[in-house]
Amino acid sequence: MAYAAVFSALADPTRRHIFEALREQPQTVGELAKGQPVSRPAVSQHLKVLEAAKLVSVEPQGNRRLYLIKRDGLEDLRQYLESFWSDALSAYGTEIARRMKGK
Amino acid sequence: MAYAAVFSALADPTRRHIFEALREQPQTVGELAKGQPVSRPAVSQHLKVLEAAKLVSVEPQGNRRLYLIKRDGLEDLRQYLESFWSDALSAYGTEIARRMKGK
DNA sequence: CATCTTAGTAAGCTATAACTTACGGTAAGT
DNA sequence: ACTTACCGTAAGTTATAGCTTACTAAGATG
Repeated sequence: MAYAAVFSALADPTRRHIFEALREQPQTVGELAKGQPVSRPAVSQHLKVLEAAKLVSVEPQGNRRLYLIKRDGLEDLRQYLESFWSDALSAYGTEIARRMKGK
Repeated sequence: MAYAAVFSALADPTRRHIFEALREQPQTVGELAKGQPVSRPAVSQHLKVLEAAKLVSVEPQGNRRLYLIKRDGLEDLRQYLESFWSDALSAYGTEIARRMKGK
């Protein structure tokens, strides 16, 4: 059920922006905040959520904290997606639909 | 940006349950409501969101409305995921991280 | 060692997502 | 035709997600 955290983490636009910014390169909290229309504490809180969803990780460097993308969360999501992706599933669904319509 | 709607649609647990219930077989609103701990109108509202995210579609049948899974939304999500999935991206990220650590 | 930077946490505010009950409207059954 | 079944929409309530400012702490810098 790890994908649940990923869904709600990436459901927020600001959080997606932060996540996508980290895609370019690892960044500190301050750097990330400059690229977003919200305050630095807000970014901190968002990063906490992203971290819990295993979408980012931190590397403390003295004073600063460098955040970088982590793929674990995406992998959880991909696995969930995959389970919906069999042709058999789709075929079964439409078949039932056809029968219920009485055709 | 269609994936945005998919993220927020599937971020809600009840909505995921409904979606996963439809995975088994197409169902009417009433049938879906019986399987969920919320009222029937609530299910209706959830279905509206799922439909907007292109995750389900409807087939009206006289009195009732048969909902069934639609893959378009999942496809949008899969495409978004894929863009994060290149090895080059990951490699670049860790490289920068290493340099910033001064190693 | 004083202060300036960096960032997490606390507390409080506000918009809204998710729910409820009530209602209206269309199709089916008698 | 009348009643029953099915479902969407409206209106109103409530919990909470996301934001802010203020505070605290720890490392850099002079």
